Amino acid sequence: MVDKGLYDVNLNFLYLRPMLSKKTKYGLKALTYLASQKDKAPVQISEIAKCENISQKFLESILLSLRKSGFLGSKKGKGGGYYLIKDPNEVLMTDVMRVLEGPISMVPCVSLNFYEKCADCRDEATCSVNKLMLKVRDANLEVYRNNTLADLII
Amino acid sequence: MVDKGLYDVNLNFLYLRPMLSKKTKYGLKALTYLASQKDKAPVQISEIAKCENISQKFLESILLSLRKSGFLGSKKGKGGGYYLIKDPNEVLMTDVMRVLEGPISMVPCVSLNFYEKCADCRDEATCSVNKLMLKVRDANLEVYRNNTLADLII
DNA sequence: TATTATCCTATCAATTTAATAGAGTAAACA
DNA sequence: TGTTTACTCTATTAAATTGATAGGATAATA
Repeated sequence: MVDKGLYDVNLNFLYLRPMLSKKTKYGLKALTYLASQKDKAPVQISEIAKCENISQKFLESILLSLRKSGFLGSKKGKGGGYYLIKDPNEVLMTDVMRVLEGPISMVPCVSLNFYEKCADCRDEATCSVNKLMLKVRDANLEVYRNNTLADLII
Repeated sequence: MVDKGLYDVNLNFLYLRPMLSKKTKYGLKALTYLASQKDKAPVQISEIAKCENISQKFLESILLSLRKSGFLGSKKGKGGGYYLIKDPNEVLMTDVMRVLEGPISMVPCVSLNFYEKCADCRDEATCSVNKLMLKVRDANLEVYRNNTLADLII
């Protein structure tokens, strides 16, 4: 059953605000593409870009950052490309999301890895936003911790 | 136990990207402030702004949108202000978040209320992003459905 | 040595956010 | 009736971010 919104208004966006960045979206697709390969042979950026409908130049920078953060290996020259370093079963979504999208928490004051006090908040202990976002963080963490790259295939 | 990030990099942000907008943050604080009042007498924007450390002009526009979406009532002139229309127990976070922050889903292709096909996706059924974001949506929905404004107080 | 494909830096337009300014409107009250 | 109060509305703004593109440097292969 659909939980229909009670109020109209908010005509100002019709999904003008996709909260997941294209960077993350493309990164996830690329990782999945590599995880779906039969062997571990390097795959060229151009192949991934074409098959997944991604701007090649943009994808270049994303794969580069995935390599620098330890998810991918690369090989230059002919026959080169990118390949997964670990088994898809061992690639946790928590780690992938933190590298691609950034902190999992929606506010710094509930972040495990990137904690910061909110500059404008008087008291964290009685802050309603803190209270709600803590629950949201835990719910998201639960999902990301229980999903690996292997779970995204097919 | 803290789930420490395995990889460094991503030096480029130290929470430069708080995913929760200030609009939502301020809106939640204002709603909580009103819900904490003893009686249902109107509270002035200026009082909320001062007590919650919020830019008054910005708060004006937020409260206005909360009124237009049916959460608040208002009264002009002396002794005027904003007041909650419903009992805090009946104000679901799903509804509040949709008005303040927008769709709960991180991608349009998994949105209940704002569904849209992703322009760049070939096949939703086999899309890894769709698969993951569906789980994330459900987890978030679970939190927002099980929390009312009353749950945010103290 | 020529070719291939990753690596790196720089730039760009478009969008969004958060904040501010200022005038308009309606209610209360003396 | 007229003044004060406080919400209502429109417009503008700076700053930041996103997504995309260009061009050349580097390294590996044949």
